[in-house]
Amino acid sequence: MTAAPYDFRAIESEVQSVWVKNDAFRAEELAGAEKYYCLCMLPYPSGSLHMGHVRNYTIGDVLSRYKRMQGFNVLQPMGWDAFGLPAENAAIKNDTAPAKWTYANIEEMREQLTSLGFAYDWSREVTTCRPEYYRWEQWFFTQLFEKGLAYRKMAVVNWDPVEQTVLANEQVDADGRGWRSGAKVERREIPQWFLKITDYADELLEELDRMDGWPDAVRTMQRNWIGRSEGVEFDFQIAGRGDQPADVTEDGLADSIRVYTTRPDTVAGVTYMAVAAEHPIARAAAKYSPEVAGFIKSCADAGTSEAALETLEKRGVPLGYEALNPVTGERIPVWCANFVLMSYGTGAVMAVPGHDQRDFEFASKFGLPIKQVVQSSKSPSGIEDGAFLDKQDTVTINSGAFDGLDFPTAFEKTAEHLVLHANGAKKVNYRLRDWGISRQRYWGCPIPIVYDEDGTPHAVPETELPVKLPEDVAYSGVNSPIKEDPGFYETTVPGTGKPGTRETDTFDTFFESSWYYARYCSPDADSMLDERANYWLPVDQYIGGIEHAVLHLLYARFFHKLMRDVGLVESDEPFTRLLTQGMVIAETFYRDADGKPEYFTRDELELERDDKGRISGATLKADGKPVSVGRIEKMSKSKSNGVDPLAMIERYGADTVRLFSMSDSPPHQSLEWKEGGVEGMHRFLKRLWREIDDLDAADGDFDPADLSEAELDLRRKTHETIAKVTDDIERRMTFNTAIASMMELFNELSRFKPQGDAGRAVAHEAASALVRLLQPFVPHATHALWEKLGYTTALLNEAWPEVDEDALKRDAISLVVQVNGKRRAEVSVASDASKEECEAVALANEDVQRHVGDATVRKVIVVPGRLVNIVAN
RNA sequence: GCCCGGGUGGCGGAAUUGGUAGACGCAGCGGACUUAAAAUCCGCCGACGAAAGUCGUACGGGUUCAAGUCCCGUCUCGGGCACCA
Repeated sequence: MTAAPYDFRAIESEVQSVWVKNDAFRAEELAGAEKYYCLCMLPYPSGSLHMGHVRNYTIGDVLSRYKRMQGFNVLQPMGWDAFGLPAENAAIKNDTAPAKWTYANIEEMREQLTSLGFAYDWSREVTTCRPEYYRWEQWFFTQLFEKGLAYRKMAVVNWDPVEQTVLANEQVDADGRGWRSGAKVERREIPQWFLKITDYADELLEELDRMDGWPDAVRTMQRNWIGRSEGVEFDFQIAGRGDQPADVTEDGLADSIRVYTTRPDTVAGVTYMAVAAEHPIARAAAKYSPEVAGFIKSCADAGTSEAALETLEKRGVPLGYEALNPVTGERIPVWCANFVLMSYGTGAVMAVPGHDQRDFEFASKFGLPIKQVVQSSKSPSGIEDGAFLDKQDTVTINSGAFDGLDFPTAFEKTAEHLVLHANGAKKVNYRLRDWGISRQRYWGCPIPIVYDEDGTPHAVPETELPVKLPEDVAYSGVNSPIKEDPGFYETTVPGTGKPGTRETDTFDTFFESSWYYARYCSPDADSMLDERANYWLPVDQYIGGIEHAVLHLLYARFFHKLMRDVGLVESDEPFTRLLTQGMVIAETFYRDADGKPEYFTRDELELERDDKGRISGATLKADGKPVSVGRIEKMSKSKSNGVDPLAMIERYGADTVRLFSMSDSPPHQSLEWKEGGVEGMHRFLKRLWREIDDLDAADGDFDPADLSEAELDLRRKTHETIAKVTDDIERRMTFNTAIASMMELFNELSRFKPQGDAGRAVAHEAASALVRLLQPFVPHATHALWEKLGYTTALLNEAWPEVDEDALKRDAISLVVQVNGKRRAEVSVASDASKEECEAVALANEDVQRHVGDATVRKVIVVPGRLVNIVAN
């Protein structure tokens, strides 16, 4: 008998056409059925699917198909995060309009997703660059504007002085130079739109405690990002410039500098102050001092990213002003420093070099005094080697009236003093800043605002929405085409008919991705959302990259609360469970070319391996000369280490690609793409195909009491596997271990030689369970195998297999026996043996006796079902 | 710089609540089949040791009858840091 070979191409295309014919994945709002909304982060349509997408979407598809077999009414939609910078870059490079490029990419990528067999309801597809989609976020923005939750203020951007344009952080290289011009970027302030996410800071923070379906790491990151702190805001009086009294009127200044601190207990240790370059007092000082003026100017040459600012060499200059320490009354110098930012807090900080490491380093560098005011109450020590940061078991010193106090008392007493004598107030602060949503780019959703002649903003009324982004554009340079198009920006002020100017900035693309999950519920609604949103929401399972742990996932949570507060949704949170998957990585190969690495793809190389099979070297096929073996890194075009999913599907089939992407690592860890591993999974599917074809199995009844030892063993393995795979998918989401245990069952099934009707029935039970367990991972091949097993139903609608508890029972179990914690023997005991019986059997074992020898048994620990540890000396 | 995560055989990883370290797969080695190769099948596979056994989860300490798992410190790799998405 020759089995039909595993022809994955024919199988996959046939099974996919059955799904299309039956419209198998359309989701409807069914009363009575429990809903399950499974969502993967939507892709940016870059042109082709990469392995990161394959991994992400396979996870979602496995969960969707699993839940469907569990009887849930499943929604799994897909769409396109279609606005963004890459389309503009491609447009400038290739001289095509971003819209055309984007729509072509979407067509291509939709086809690629289909070829992987993902169970999407394409009737709900959302494309964020379509006016049908973005008109609703424009409408929503106008609602926020009316409520005062959207407002305009000055904010810092990267300015390229050569290109005369704003740059994204990504477009600024490590040296602070613009990527196209190579010119040093400058910080510049322009007016921009913001959403008041800080109004929701407390709710966003508190809710995190209850979100137990989210990974702890993500919740911790969000907590730290929001950064709630309790402290005191108060004033330092300006004493004057050097010996001179403050001439407040001449300098046009307030007579004080306001600061915020979480450590009022250390105010006595404040030995200087530092203000931002943009602070009014710094500007005033610049009038007297060319040095200060020069310093302020130099502070503008820096990027705007936090990493860039924090790693900057700490520089500063004294302003000549002095301030009065409100606790000690001492005169302390006021400096201007490049690490203080006007946009954070009050734009000024009090410096406590004794108890803050950054202040300590700055003071050491510039010879400023360092004063200790807190010390350990257990082992007091000095601060010669660095700041003393502890707050527990401490006592205040050198603090006059506030000496001898622990942290909470010192905090309270000093705070009281500051409230009374320094215009102080206790204050809760957040690290979280309001969300800046303006982008000076073309390929985004236009902000629906018109400015009148005074520059006052007016929201575009609902009847005039959407404000359409012109799609047929040409670039004259790098600047946004709508900023140079009077046909776009010349308009009239709503309601007045007077001439007005349209806003030419567009929304941050996180704006679109903050509510798309809700639009999938009612994609054709003639309003932002309709009642269907409350049927499906919240999303039961959200899946995407860990890189979105803070920004996207926080903005989406914020947006959901905004939508709730205008009555669009009822739930408080958008995503009940979250799975953050790791990156897909691969080896890199490079040569040094003028100090910069030049990367090569694997196909261009001949690899050498050592006797253990490790890659020991590589040569370029083209010239036969060696190439360096680099690190294993995230797949990317720039490192030439990407593996094309389509090529893999062509060679091995979608089922193999899906199976490998789930088998080799747990989903939250990075996955190394290895062709050998892919071949292993392909081999497994071929064996499975052949084995089930050859299997001497038949559906039928058997009496468990009459089964042989081998038959009982296979049944136990079958049901243990059902239990394990179910738990691995449902609770642990460790798909790699689920696959490993299915392979174990398969190995046992292929060793099993059925004898008689009962044997054939037990084999059939195992095969039937295995095919159903595999369906979420390998939906095409299992669809066909299900028919081979004699069923006429569609596998994807079958019920998930259930565990037969009776099949799991066993008579005897083995116990490991340790002597003083070292494994010495293994003994067999009845599965219901008591602790005493286990102990007796263990002590009677001769290997155990030999190791105990003459020693006295002090203690015996019995861990039921696992081991016995005998402590003897 | 700050926040978060990781580090286990030749490799990816398993060990779920502190209880047998190395499941499953890859690579490698040996064998069967074959004119031969591929494919397939069977076996071996952490280190040292003749064996008994000893050692072994990045490194240094600690807690415990028992530590890959918990605690303290260090090194190192990765993710994020607000205009990449």
